[in-house]
Amino acid sequence: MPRALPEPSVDSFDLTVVLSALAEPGRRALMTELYRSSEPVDCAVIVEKANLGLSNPTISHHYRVLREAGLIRTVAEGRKRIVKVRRDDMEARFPGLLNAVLRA
Amino acid sequence: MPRALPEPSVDSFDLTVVLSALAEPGRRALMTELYRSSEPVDCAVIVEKANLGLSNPTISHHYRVLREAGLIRTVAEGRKRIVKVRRDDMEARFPGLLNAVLRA
DNA sequence: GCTAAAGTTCGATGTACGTCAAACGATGAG
DNA sequence: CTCATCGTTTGACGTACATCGAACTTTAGC
Repeated sequence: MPRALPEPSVDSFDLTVVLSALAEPGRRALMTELYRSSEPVDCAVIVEKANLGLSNPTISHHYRVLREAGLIRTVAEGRKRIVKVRRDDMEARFPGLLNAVLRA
Repeated sequence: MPRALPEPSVDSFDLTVVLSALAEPGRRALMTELYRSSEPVDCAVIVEKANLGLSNPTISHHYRVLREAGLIRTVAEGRKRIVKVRRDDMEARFPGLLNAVLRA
């Protein structure tokens, strides 16, 4: 049974938190990969593609930071985590930001 | 005799450095004020407008970080510092970024 | 039920960073 | 030449954060 992990509402998005999350190279690499597919993806696949040399705890930490910033939505399905970028929400609150940061 | 303080070339702009600089609320407040006038401005005026409750060393530190990130150009004129946003350079390297972050 | 697999949480560690007081230039005014 | 002014640099301090190993949680497969 899929359950969505807690995430902030669009109203409570904080630019400082968002920029801090995106400032970290590893997290930005994850976001860049995620940004390519607007469909939900297995987070492990993204980790594979991003090819960072980081441990599992660190990856988990980064995903949490991204989620708590409102940048991604994470759904737990079985043992896996399905992630996707909250494009519309981010666009509603900070128009053009994701595009500017993650290229396009 | 006005002398420009050292600053990075457009080629060497680093997105991590830029985002880290913009992530800090105080620095972003300075940038937001600076962004309103495309003309060079006395940095003390900006500090006044931004109305942060920070000491002079801290303000000086923040201006340095912004300058070394390539976000602003600082020119020393006498005892004063004249600052302006490097709009075109930033736009050339990270199109839409400043607008997205600093509103418009 | 076991056991392996996928992530998370906890604890510890080292580093980066925002902040200020004090001391230090550098410059304009008298 | 002083002296006050504007800003920077230095040193110190506390906090935040990226990172990992180890232990834990949850789930799929048998």
